[in-house]
Amino acid sequence: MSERVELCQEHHAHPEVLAHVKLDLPNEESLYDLAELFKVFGDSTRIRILYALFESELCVCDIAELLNMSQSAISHQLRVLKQARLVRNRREGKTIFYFLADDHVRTIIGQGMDHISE
Amino acid sequence: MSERVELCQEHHAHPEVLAHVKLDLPNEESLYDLAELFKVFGDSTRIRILYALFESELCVCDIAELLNMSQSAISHQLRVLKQARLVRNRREGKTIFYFLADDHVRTIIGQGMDHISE
DNA sequence: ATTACATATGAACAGATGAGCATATGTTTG
DNA sequence: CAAACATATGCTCATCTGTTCATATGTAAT
Repeated sequence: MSERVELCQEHHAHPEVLAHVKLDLPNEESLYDLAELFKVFGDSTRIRILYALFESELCVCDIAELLNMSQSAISHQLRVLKQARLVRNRREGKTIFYFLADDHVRTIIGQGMDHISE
Repeated sequence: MSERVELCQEHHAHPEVLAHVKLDLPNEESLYDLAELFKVFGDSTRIRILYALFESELCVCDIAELLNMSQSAISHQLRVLKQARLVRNRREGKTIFYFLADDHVRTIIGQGMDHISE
């Protein structure tokens, strides 16, 4: 947290480039939110849930069975996904159906897949 | 890890939908790799490094100064970014310049930004 | 109202993760 | 070769995260 000065003896990027880069950095809050968003994608259970919802809305117990995990574990993760506004849900009697909130989810995951498959 | 059967008394999605969803899930390895990739984006230090590299290649000490962090911390994170093949580097004498590996980085971060700004 | 079912939630615990510190490696200059 | 500089890396620790277990909430049927 202390001010850091002159880490390099001499700068390697031109000072005006450094100044420009500094100006173009989004504000701290956006950067934090962005990292928080990607953190949500950074778990294979949640990725699997999202993929499952690509096809169709599903209730909690169907997701649990599909992924061979406990109802509780899935419920906890759905909560995270919902807080990140990646999924939404609707109630139908005792059952609660979850579905993708919007198309950014598909796009982001798609780009990720592109990257890992070179 | 035990086989889980009939979590729901009755299924709420039609069985053929469930079967279809199951078939369309990517294999375990891809899902794992994808989560690993997003995990890398899920840290604000790394996001800030990537943003800095949007503009221009930079050496380690310039990044450290720009983000007001220690050389060690930056070096550790650059290692993570490099392993995920999001950045590459080149040596020029004592200095090592890091730059974005490809354009997926920009696209993925861009989509993330779109999402958080509604 | 009581029971059964679907989902949510709080506490706890094991494993992962990021930063700091000290130090090692690699490169250039004298 | 020695000294200085730029970067990398091993270790440690505090913190965060995901799952399990037990239990609570909400809904429908009898």
